Amino acid sequence: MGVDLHISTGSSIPIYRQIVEQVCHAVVSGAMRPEDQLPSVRELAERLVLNPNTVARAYGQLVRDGVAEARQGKGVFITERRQVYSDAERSRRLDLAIDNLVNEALFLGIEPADVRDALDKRLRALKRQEPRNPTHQARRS
Amino acid sequence: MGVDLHISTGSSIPIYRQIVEQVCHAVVSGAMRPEDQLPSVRELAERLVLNPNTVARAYGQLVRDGVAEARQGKGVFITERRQVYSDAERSRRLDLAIDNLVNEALFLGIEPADVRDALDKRLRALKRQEPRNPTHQARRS
Amino acid sequence: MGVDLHISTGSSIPIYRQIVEQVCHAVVSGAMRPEDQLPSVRELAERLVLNPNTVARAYGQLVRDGVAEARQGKGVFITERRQVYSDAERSRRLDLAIDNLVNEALFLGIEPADVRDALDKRLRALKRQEPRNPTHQARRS
Amino acid sequence: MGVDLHISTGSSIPIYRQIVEQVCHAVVSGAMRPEDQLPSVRELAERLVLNPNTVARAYGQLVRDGVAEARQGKGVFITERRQVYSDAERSRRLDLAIDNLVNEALFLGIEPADVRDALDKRLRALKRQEPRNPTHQARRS
DNA sequence: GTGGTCTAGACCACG
DNA sequence: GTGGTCTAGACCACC
Repeated sequence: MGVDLHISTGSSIPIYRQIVEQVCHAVVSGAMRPEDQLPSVRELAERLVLNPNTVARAYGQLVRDGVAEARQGKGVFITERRQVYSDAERSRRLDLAIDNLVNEALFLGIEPADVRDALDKRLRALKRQEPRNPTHQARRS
Repeated sequence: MGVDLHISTGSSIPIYRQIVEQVCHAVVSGAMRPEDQLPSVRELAERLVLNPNTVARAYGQLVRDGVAEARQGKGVFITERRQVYSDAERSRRLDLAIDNLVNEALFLGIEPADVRDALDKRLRALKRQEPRNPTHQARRS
Repeated sequence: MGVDLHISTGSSIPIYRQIVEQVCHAVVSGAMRPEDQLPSVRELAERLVLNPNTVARAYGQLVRDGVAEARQGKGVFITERRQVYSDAERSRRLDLAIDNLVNEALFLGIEPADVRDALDKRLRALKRQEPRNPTHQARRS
Repeated sequence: MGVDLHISTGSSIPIYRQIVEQVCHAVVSGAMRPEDQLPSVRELAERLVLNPNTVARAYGQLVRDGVAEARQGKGVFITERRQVYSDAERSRRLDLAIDNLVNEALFLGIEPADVRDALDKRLRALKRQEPRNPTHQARRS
């Protein structure tokens, strides 16, 4: 059954992006590893009660982002992690993500210092929980 | 010169939200205060080279959010400050936004320290442009 | 009317890729320049007798590749050229393209030396025809 | 060891085409000659860990292309060498393939010299693995 | 008017 | 069985 993906219809985030983000997150956190197979387009579509096209779109995005690769007639598989984007592009995307955060904070009327503290706390939590790869070695099916 | 709004076309954030957020920010930071008048829809549209509909929609949202109120025939005015969201809600939404940022950074393979630096830089840029101390002044009428 | 895109149904290359490649080519050759607007999804779909979704897919790809950007309610525009992919990724993609060429040549029974000569000829033709940017300056609408 | 076919899963080229191309290549280079017998479908499928259907499809294509012929109950054999495509057709197809490569390189912003180098490197790799001089020998039966 | 998302269902290529 | 492409047509957000 791999990883339990779930989507929330009614969110403002498009369904296909929810799938992409959950898979990315699973990969980054080590819950999914290279060579792991994603559920087939049809199966996931059925499980999540979605149109197969929507799932296919998500998978296509993952392939373009270098997170997964499609093997004709076999399925879609997680790939070895690799840096697809240039430094400039990565920094551009980081800036976009930061803009989103800052805008949300401004909108909520949260003080800059509080935003920074919240981020620091989150990053520190990350470091503690994530020696990552080696510890997950046991999780091979 | 009043509020000094600026929008960036080409951002993923809709223009009308940019306006909403900047007004909210101005209110939170004290750059705009209760009873201050917002520029007229027509004037702001002209100044920012926008479709008046876009400005109108932003003002509508501000009114719905309780940040401003429309006075027929007079204009739109900032209302008494009040918390639109509960503290719990604000903190929840901030955490969500932070999760998004952190996930994107992890996906891009960017170091936590670099994320913090980028945010700090962005927040410092904010501070520099904001402290237009309570010497507020409605722009024209 | 911008650039005259045309597709050939019945080719083994998917229609959406044909569009992508033609726009890329137009950009690289200077026939389209930053800020130029692409035909609207609906218009191009009608002109090429395609489903709008197919055109949208092509445009989406261009946006993801950093060749164009979508402005809500305005249209899709060519962006300033920028390096989206990392060196490793670019070399990976070049290798894929070279594999395709070599495989076709093997299939056709063409000698390696002849492949190299044909490529050299093509590259030399490029250099001659393409001082590129400055000479196109006049072509602003 | 006969033909020494190898396939690379994960390539964008379908497996069955890889087989077709490698056999064509072997014929062109003299590694296989008229009357040589190809490995049986079952054997090759087993050796390459493929679905027998895939091998059968490749052999079918070779027969359709006139490169090989099936002899009922005996096996599949290389036929007398003959040009499947006219010179003009071959040159046209080569030019198309070269255009694809050059377009991709331009899009990626790769220097012509680097394209040539990459191709040279690839062709040299080919030559090294090919010259299994006319000491041909059908593998088993 | 613009693009973005989603559904429904068809057909093809590949294994 | 798998994924890939395309069509048709709906609904939404934004300008």
